[in-house]
Amino acid sequence: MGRGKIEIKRIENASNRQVTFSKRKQGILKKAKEISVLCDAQVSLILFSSAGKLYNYCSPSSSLKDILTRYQKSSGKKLWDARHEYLSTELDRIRKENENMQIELRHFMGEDLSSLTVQELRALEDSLQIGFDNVHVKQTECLNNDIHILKKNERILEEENRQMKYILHQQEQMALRELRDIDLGSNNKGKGYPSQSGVQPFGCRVQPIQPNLQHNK
Amino acid sequence: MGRGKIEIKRIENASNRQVTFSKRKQGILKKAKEISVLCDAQVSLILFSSAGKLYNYCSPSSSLKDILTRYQKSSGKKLWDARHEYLSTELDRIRKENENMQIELRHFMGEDLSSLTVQELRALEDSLQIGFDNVHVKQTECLNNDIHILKKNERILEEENRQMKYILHQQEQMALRELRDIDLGSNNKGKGYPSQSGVQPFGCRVQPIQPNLQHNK
DNA sequence: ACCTATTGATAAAG
DNA sequence: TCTTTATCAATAGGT
Repeated sequence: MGRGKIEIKRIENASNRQVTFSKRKQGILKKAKEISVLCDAQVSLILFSSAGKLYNYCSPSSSLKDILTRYQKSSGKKLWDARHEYLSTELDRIRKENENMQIELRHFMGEDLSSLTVQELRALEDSLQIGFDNVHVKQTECLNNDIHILKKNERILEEENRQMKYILHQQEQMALRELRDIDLGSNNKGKGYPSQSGVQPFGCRVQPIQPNLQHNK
Repeated sequence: MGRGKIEIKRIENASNRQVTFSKRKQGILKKAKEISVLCDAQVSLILFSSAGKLYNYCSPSSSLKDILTRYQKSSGKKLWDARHEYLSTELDRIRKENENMQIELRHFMGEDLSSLTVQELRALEDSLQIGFDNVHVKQTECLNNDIHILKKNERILEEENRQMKYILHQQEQMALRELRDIDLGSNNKGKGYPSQSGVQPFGCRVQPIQPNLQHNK
């Protein structure tokens, strides 16, 4: 239908091909609409031009998804179900695995043991024994470490204590001497003591916080 | 195109509608083929007649699935990806759950304990203790049951033994008497013993298999 | 995009 | 459903 018939084979001239696509695309879209309206048919038409541009038509009051769902049911062919199947299978597999692990966990907690044979019970008992022992060893390790830290802190605090006692003793001595001097005569004021080489009453040399103390987590 | 043009609206006469569908279906399928060949286009056409019958065309060297995948990419619309996403998410969630349970199981077996705090170790130890105790109780129960069955079987076998001894003793006595009679005179044959009230040599009264024996699983 | 000669599609009837 | 045929629609090639 045109100025001479054409052979139905790929149009080599790209420009002509594009023009023909454009015309026929319009035509086929119109036909799709017409058949869907005239004949009350569900229609889906998807076109990709050789340039990769997308055109599509879908009969009114139905989505492409609906049509494709219907297509799958009607043809028995799988479009997206194939991909879904893998995921579904995998999901089922892992769910089952999950369930088994839950049962195993319950067994480890000493629940639901009725289904086990004597052999299985014995194996479970052994496993629990080993687990308990391992945990206990680890636990002991941790506690030993804690004790080690506590002892170290104790030593540090003791040393600190000793220093503070010494300082307090010195301050006490100083205070006594001062009192005695005041009692001897209150007239020799103005001649103060030479600075007591770093020992000040309630001075700042003893840090209130010991930064060397360790703490366990 | 026909003996008079028609309005593009639903054909009310069902028979006419069916005929028109048939003709136009042929036409549109031809058009779809032509445009795909002439213009090197990817085409998918799906038709459902009002009677629900499916017809479809898909351009050569590509499947409907391919075209739909391309459609999704090109249009950004989701056909199956929505469900796909749900399954993927669910799969991820369950995989994570799985992993956690595996870690928990390893903890119960006393492995990979380094990541645990002292508190967690203590809780785990308690849990293992409880589990162990429960399993042990169950185990003991089973063993007691086994012992019970064994004792019962023992009693049955002892009883059986007693019976057999008695029978053997009787048979021995009988054989001795017979020997004595033969020694006294071998002429009084023909006058046999009156039937020995059910005690026959190697008779069938002692059942070889004791059906009352029980066996543990 | 538009034009138009020509082919193609199809409505109605058999 | 298939064929026929008159008629309308689509479109190839040119502008």
